[in-house]
Amino acid sequence: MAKKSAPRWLNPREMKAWRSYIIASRRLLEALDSDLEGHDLTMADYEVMAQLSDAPGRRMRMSELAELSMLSKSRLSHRMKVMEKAGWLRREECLEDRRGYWAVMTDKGWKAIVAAAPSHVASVRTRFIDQLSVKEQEALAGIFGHVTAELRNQFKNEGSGK
Amino acid sequence: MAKKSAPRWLNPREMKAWRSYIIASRRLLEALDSDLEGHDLTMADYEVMAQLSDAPGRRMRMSELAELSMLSKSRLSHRMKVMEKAGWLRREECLEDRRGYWAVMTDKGWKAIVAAAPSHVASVRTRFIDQLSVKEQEALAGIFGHVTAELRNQFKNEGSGK
DNA sequence: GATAATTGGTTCAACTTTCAACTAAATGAT
DNA sequence: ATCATTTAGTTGAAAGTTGAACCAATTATC
Repeated sequence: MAKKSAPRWLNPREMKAWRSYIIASRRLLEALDSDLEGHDLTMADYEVMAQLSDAPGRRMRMSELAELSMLSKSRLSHRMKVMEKAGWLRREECLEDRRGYWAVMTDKGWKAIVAAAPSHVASVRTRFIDQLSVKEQEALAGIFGHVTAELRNQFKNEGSGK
Repeated sequence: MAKKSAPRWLNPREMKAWRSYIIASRRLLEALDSDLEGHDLTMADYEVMAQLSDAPGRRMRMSELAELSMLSKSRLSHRMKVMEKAGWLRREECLEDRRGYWAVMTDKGWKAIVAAAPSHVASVRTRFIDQLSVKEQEALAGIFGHVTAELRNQFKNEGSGK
């Protein structure tokens, strides 16, 4: 990552793209989070709940849940504790692999996510998606799909070489 | 924000736009942050330093700095304490308004940001900007400029009417 | 000019996140 | 079988963040 050559600063167009992106993103995430407050959820917790509610039997192994929600194992573990206390989830020993646990959504948790989802989707729409034309939605998916792929690729190469 | 009508779920195109955007964004920010580790900076601290280094005399009032870096006053106050301890910044009483303080960048801080900037810009490029065509950069700026404007607008209206 | 309201900024306590250390089970190699 | 490695997940302490309460100075109001 360290470069010796003269730094190529961002030109005005690039700078504008970059700045509008981060500024809007921070504001947007902030707004979405605050829209969720009424349901006692953060975006991160919502993501965990949403992933789990999609899983067969509304249960998933901790590791997989962490992976899909893009949380570290440690962080998920801590969040689980609080969501468990709230009665939304419960942990169950895994018989096939006795090191492991299942994260299981409770009835109460299901009700909570079902109650939160419509308003969350509405806020994603009004704050973001509905602001975009179909073309823009497609452009966005293209851009960020590509960015993710490239990040994965870069990460792979950084791991070994250099 | 609470909706009574049947929720309009995201259709596949919308969902793809939304998901690729948040997933890529998380990964991207994560990568950029980790690229900065070598310089003992987070993106947030970098932003503070960058704003300050752009200000006339490399000094700025705390409130303005908080505003521009999109941090709460409280958070900036805490970060200042650690950056001050690192010797990058210093606080100076404000004579014109004796409640206030100036955040002033030290020489050491200037050196630190000058050292960090090229590698940060390089990583913004390779991880993001250079992945985009000119058209895409323009599309991005358009989209997110619009999103910010609309957020501001929504926020204004939410403030008063229900 | 007294006092009420606002503004600039910090602090404390609660909460969240990170990171490294750890336990225990599973897998693999000899 | 034995020992080393890896994998699943938790824990505890340190660091970071939030939000409300706070102090002091400034501005506005009467």
